[in-house]
Amino acid sequence: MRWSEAFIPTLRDAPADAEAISHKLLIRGGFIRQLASGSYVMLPLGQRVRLKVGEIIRQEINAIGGQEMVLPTLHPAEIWRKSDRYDLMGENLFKLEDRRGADLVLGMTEEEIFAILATELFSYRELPQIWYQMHTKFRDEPRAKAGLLRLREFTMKDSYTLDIDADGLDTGFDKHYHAYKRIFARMGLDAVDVQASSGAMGGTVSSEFMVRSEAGEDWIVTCGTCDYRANVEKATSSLPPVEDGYPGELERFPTPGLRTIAALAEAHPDIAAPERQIKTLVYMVDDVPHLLLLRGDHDLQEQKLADVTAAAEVRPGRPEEIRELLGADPGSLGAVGVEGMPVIADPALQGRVNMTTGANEDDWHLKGVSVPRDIGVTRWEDLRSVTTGETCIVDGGPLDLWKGIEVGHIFKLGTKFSKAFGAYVQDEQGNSHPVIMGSYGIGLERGMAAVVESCHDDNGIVWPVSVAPYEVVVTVIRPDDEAAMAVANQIYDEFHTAGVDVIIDDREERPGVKFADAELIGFPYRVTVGPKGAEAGSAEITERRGLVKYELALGAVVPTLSEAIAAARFGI
RNA sequence: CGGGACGUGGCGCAGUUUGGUAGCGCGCAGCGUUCGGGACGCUGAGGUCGUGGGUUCAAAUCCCGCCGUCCCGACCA
Repeated sequence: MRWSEAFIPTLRDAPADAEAISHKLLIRGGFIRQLASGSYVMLPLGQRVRLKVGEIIRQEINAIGGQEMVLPTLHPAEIWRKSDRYDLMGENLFKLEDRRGADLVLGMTEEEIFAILATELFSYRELPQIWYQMHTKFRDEPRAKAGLLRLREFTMKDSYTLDIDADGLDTGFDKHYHAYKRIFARMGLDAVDVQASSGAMGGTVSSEFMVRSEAGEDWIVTCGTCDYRANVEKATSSLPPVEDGYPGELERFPTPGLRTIAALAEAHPDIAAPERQIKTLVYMVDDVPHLLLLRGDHDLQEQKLADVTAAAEVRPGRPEEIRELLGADPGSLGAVGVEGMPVIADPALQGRVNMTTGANEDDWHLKGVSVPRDIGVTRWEDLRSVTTGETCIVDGGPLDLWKGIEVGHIFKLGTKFSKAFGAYVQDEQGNSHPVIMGSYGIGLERGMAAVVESCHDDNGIVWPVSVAPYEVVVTVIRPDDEAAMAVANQIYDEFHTAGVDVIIDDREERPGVKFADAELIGFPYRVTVGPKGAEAGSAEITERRGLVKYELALGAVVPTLSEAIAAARFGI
């Protein structure tokens, strides 16, 4: 490509309120333009990166036996009703009507359609299968944000494994795990897999691949001394034991105006330190009121609640609902004597005595509460959020809490969709079994953004060779100088012949502009050719990473760089 | 959805408090000089001030509605 003929609208000013660095750099570098909230144009440079990311994924999924197809994005709503996800996905699912008034949805993932295809399988002999596509997904995100990191319309590689038994699923899952490791390594991403909640996808086991970044939206817990790592939605930790003393008598005491854990602890430090309090929350779990009990200094992890209750929606009770149920306002709530409502308690409260909690009467609390004696716990479930300073549940090591970008997610789904759509196969004995599915996703645009988040410096993006829009830019100083231009053209042609992705910057611009643009965009190698070099028979090479410069004889430029690039194409 | 902010040439912004008919930087076009680290001079093009209504002699500016965008909290690739 000749830069003078290309559509590369680099910008020097990005919106001041753009938050993520990748957002700014992708706009400034001329990779993307925004059309609306959560929907972006891929300019030529952006599309080249996206294609390279897609090709890496394609190669690795093909390598584990994946077969690519393309499925429609426009689905009859009926299909989503059949899998029960029409309502479950809630507002995130784009819903529309055609001219005849038929309900349609825009696909946000494709388990349904692949399960329908799986009804064409009849025998265990046809399994296992790995099917995938790379296509547009639509999600009516409550809040699209940070450029490509969270879109309403994006490209996802979604693959699905089909097996007759759990062992087969394990194998398919494992293949994807390793394929994903290779994909992210090839993209230049340092992605680690963590235990995750399956959320609305259903299913049992799931792992997320996370890239450490301040722009990330997830909190990840990792152990410093073992390989325990998990999303906080799933993570747990070990706690130092609390000494309770001898069980005391249950007793009401007045606490006028004390409505928070902290206020109560300050007023009654002897009996109501935060870890001596029982935090009582009212939550609506699919509109059924539940009482949740946590230690006073612990916070609820809502996803855990949703997971253990298998609920589609959990939300805090509204003040008026709470008053009707318990007869008091938040700040004076407790579970002592409450009947007719499920009580889910966090194990950190197990066996605790001499606790303090609300009396379900405004401005009154109870002390001397014994959890086993005074509270009817329906279920014990891990509900609390892990925080800094706690230690690893496996080996007691120190826990690190960090923010990450979720670049991939792999699920063991099970038989939910195959049962819903009637995808059954017969085993050797002739018995019918629902196909066991796994599902595996990577967002291409988010992957691009994650690369930029982790590969940039003050001058711009530093693309890894594997996903760079062009691997080399030949920068011509004084394109009006015939000798320089001739040398540059020759090098450009030789790169082409050598199979290198090359662009020649033949614009009538001053050198400083060209250098700055090349660095902003982030081409891995710059070959600078000017009148002086043309005469001396040499060119200057600049590696984008670290901006390392060196001279090469003209004849050595293409062979040397082609070799370096070929070696770097497959990532680390 | 809750909270905060914003919408003015292609891009980034000022002007709004205190109404008087729109300005700055970058970019763009022409000419000239310059040019191995974001050059300069001269000339010029380009704006229904998001949108609808209201107040007023007069609205970018004040009032109301709507639309859109961003940022902070609950969801996901």
